[in-house]
Amino acid sequence: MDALELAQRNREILRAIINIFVDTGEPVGSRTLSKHSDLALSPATIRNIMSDLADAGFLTKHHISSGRLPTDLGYRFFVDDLMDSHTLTREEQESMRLGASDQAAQIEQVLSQATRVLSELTNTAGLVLLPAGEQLHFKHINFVKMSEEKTLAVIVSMSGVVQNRVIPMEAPISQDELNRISNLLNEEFSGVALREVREKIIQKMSHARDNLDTLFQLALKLSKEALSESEDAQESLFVEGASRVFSQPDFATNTEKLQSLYRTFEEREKLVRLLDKCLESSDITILIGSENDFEEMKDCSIVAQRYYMDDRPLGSIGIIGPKRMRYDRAVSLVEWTADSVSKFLSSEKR
Amino acid sequence: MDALELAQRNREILRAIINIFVDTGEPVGSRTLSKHSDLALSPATIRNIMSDLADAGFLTKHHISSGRLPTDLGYRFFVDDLMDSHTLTREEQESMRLGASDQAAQIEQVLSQATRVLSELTNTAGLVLLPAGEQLHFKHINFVKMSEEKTLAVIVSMSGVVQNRVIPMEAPISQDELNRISNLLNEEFSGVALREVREKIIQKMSHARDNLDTLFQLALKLSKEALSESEDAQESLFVEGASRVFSQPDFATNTEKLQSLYRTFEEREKLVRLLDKCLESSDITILIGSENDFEEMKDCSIVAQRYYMDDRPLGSIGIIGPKRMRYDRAVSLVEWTADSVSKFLSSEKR
DNA sequence: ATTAGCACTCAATCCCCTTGAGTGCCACAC
DNA sequence: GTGTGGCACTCAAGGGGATTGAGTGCTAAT
Repeated sequence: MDALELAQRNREILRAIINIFVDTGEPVGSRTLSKHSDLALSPATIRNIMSDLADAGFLTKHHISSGRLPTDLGYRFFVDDLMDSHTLTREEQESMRLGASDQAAQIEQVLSQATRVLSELTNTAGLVLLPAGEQLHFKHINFVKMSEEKTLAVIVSMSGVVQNRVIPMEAPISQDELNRISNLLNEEFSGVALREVREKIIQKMSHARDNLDTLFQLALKLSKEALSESEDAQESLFVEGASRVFSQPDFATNTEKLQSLYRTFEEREKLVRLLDKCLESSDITILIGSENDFEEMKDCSIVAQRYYMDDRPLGSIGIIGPKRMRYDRAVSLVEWTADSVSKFLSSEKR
Repeated sequence: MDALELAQRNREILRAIINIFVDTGEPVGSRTLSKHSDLALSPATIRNIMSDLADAGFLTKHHISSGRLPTDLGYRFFVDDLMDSHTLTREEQESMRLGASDQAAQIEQVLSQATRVLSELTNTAGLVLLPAGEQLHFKHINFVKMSEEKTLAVIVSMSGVVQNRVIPMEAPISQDELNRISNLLNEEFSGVALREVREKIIQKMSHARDNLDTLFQLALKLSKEALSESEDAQESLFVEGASRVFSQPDFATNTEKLQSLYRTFEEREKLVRLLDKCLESSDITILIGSENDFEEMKDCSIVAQRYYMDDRPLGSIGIIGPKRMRYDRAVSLVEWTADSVSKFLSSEKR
């Protein structure tokens, strides 16, 4: 039998099992289900249906005489076809209200604040990928002379993200000259995507051999260094409320899983990769269990969504929690949060 | 009997017990000790001495018929009076060699790198408090106009730390004017402690009522906003390798302690406070168990030391691990690290 | 098709026993 | 009186049933 053709009654049973399991964390037996659900079916009948659902790959069990629990596929079918959409309560909507009070917030503060609330409301870990690399657009650059050998480049992007980089200097240069270089670049590149700026600089450098303006040449050289892709992208991820995941009964009991899980959280690299993936699609991304390709996180699910500034995707925001989670709430809350953040970030133009 | 008067033999026994316990994690019994130590004493004799040491408050036991283990006081006496100083191996010294290769490193990278190595070598969590607040000295400020209502202030300190802040604007202003303001301030305040800059600004503002140069007044106003003490000091702490602490047998078995411990690590606030405390003394600071005043960390010890740039203390660097740790190694490694970092940061002046 | 009944499975829990490492105290030897 | 051997006692940990309870799968009856 194909998934999509599941008889209505079977679908009801699958939904009921998942709802109960998500609620209690205990495998669901036929007798329990017969009592707790409003389907008037005997345990024996339910057993037969459960057996069918297990054959179809939606259910599994811990051991031969235990109750049933959903497989990754089961959750997937649930999320795609069975789940009711959750309407947020007024309270939930209120908690996400982004400080119209402190309009003066930096983008990092806005995002980490939103993520913290998201983590609280879902009782999972909140994640946010800050704008970086491809997403950044040039706003302003500034060079500060730290010593004879070192200059600090400070790059401000349109989104308000500030990056800085130390550049080793071959020849001494005055702060005055650095200022003039800054001005040159700021006029030239305002609003252009960083990637394009890099390309243009390389272009100009190859054309500028015969250009006698050495200051301009130096400007290009400095900015090339300043804007080179940084390898340490891990800095661009915030994780809030990770302890909420660790204290979920799904993990707290199993020391081994716990260990590898918070090592993964600490490294961040894999989390960055997952959120990066979520950045590719404009739809909300749901990764259930092994759908993310990392063994250590096969008991976790991720729900994430892009956020925007003026219709340009900047990064993604979402949650990671145990596979056994309220997907309906998670989806609604993540969508709502991404939406709120996007609106806040785009509000300047009003 | 007073601690300082402990008979030589008793001191030997205490030292042996602590060394064995630190090594194995198991309470030490009289029979074990009699065999494993080179003191030719019968278990019965050792039992008597142990009993004395327990009366003096240096030893305790888990239950009435278990072996002995050191109390906080026991560790304290050990650290103060009994511990041999550990000489670092060449390897250990090598691993801390700070990238002469990338002289172009930002201060944050240098510190987090050093802390990571420290964490690896001690198998505890590495901590570092970045320069902030009191420790910062003005190098450069720069204002970037983000929109009509918002200006971004970027402050670079002498130590290379970059801070930024959004300032809500009442009246529109051009980027050109902002640049002139930046120049004004940079000439005025180069090298001055941020605290003093704040004071001077307030002074000048009160005197400048009758000054007709409105640009200068605006400059003062903007910089006052930009330099105001930020409340979120937690950003100035790096923690590296926290999972090493969580996986220590001392914690990994006890889920409750584990939970509260990583909640504490996540909050960071208490860690900041402890490291701030270490910043007060020029000596290395060792806090054993309840000596730090936080209940959640009563099974942890902290070893930390200040680091300097040109003889000015900037922040502190150290480790946090289980009380049961190799204090001799920890002390040597922290001292060595703080020293290496200080030398690196001060090297520019050569 | 649905259900009742029955045999079977398995994790969890409790109880009981044993083991072994350890203590404290007392009496004896040097 | 200082050190030691001996002895009774304690307690955590671990192993071996026995019991319980939630659950399944299968078969026969409705």
